[in-house]
Amino acid sequence: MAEIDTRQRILDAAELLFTDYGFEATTLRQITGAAGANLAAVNYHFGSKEELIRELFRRRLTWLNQQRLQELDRLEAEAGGKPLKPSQILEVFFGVALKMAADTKGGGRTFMRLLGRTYTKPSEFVRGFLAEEYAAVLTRFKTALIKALPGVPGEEILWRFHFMLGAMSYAISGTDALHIVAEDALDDGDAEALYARLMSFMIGGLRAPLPVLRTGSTKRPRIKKAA
Amino acid sequence: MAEIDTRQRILDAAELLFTDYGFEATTLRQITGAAGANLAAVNYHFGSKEELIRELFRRRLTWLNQQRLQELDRLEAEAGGKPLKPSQILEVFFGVALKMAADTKGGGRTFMRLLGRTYTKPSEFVRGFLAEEYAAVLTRFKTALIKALPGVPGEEILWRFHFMLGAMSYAISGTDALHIVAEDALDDGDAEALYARLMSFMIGGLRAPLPVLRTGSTKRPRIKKAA
DNA sequence: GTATTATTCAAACAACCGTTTGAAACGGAG
DNA sequence: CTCCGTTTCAAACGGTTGTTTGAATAATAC
Repeated sequence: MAEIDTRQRILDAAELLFTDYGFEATTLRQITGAAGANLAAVNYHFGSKEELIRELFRRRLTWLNQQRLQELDRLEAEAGGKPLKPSQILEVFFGVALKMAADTKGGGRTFMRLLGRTYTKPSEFVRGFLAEEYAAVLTRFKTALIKALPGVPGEEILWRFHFMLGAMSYAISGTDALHIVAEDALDDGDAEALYARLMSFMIGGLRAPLPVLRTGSTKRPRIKKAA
Repeated sequence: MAEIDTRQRILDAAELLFTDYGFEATTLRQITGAAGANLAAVNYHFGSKEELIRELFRRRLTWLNQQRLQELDRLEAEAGGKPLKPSQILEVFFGVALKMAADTKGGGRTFMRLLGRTYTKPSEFVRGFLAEEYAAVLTRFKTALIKALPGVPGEEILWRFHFMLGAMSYAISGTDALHIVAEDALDDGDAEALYARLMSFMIGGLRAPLPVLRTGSTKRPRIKKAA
């Protein structure tokens, strides 16, 4: 190789720029410029801008989700068939993510901010392999949660899990919104405090009394129109 | 006017396209095409693409926040000095938003999805007037919440409010993430059920036991280095 | 009616986008 | 050293972007 790991430098630069300006607004000239590489380097090493984005997600996501599965495995092995505490499950799923988000040096923080933003608007071609990467992890954690909360309907658990994803996303990537809310009165640098705060909020939400939904029926409640 | 309200048709079309493809990826040719207007119409009526976006937010946000302030005024007047229940405050703030999000016909739903996505990545020039539009509302609701929860530190309330914004954002605009989580097992069409679910989750989170933060001190705990 | 203003339209503008090309520079193997 | 595959580089490609222009058309005032 002529330069030490041009690929890596491009990925790092792209990660930073994508988080700040988004996928479409960031140009290959910005990326290669920041990486100290030639414009053609992206197409040479990755083939296209789209595949650069894919590779960017892949290198972090696979590690993240493997870590989650591994810790859940260990936890379930220790419990030996008994259902886990809901807080344990959440601590694994969100703890791993927040630990990655706390890594300011290695770029983990940058990536998690990017990831949180991407959830809300997957650019069509991203959605596909994003669902693919998450499929295994999500089914595992869903079933674990349902098993841990025998009294709660599965539908309700999924909704609350979804809300938690939103809370985490804002906790990590929503610093802009945070500064609007708090006018710089809050310190978002302390990762451990953030973890403690988010976790107690989530568990509170998960264990909240079930909502009273409009009676009638749960599915297609209307009386069939006379023929 | 030659055509009835070209401005309005452009705003409506832009709202839809921006939510689907984002600000940068949506072109003026798409917008004017969908609106049945000439390409130059945007620059004629709004001056530039940026000002179109600004106007798009303005027309919905001012109404939304006025509504929130109005309902909070009424509530506080009824209470006559006594602190409100936290749930009442949340019901106003998020209830108004979800009511708007339930409006499928008038485009309210589209806008709220757009708004939720914009929070996480304000495009620099949007951040300014977004903070401006929200300043008055947020201080009012923050002080109301702090007053309603005398035992809880203000800092903690702000964090939880921030988490709630994330949960709401995902509840409204994160349908893509939802389908990844649930694989189409959930029905996100029932606005009233969503409101009930989200509200009980939030109140559970708000009332959760306070997190135990690392002892030492809250601000700059390090021992000063010897000189 | 004419005069005046507001709006629409087709066409063109310079600037920038992602991608391709072919030659130059580099690396290690024989 | 020569050879050969890998990587870098400057330059150009066709296509698309937001914006501007000046003439045509519609609406309003007098």
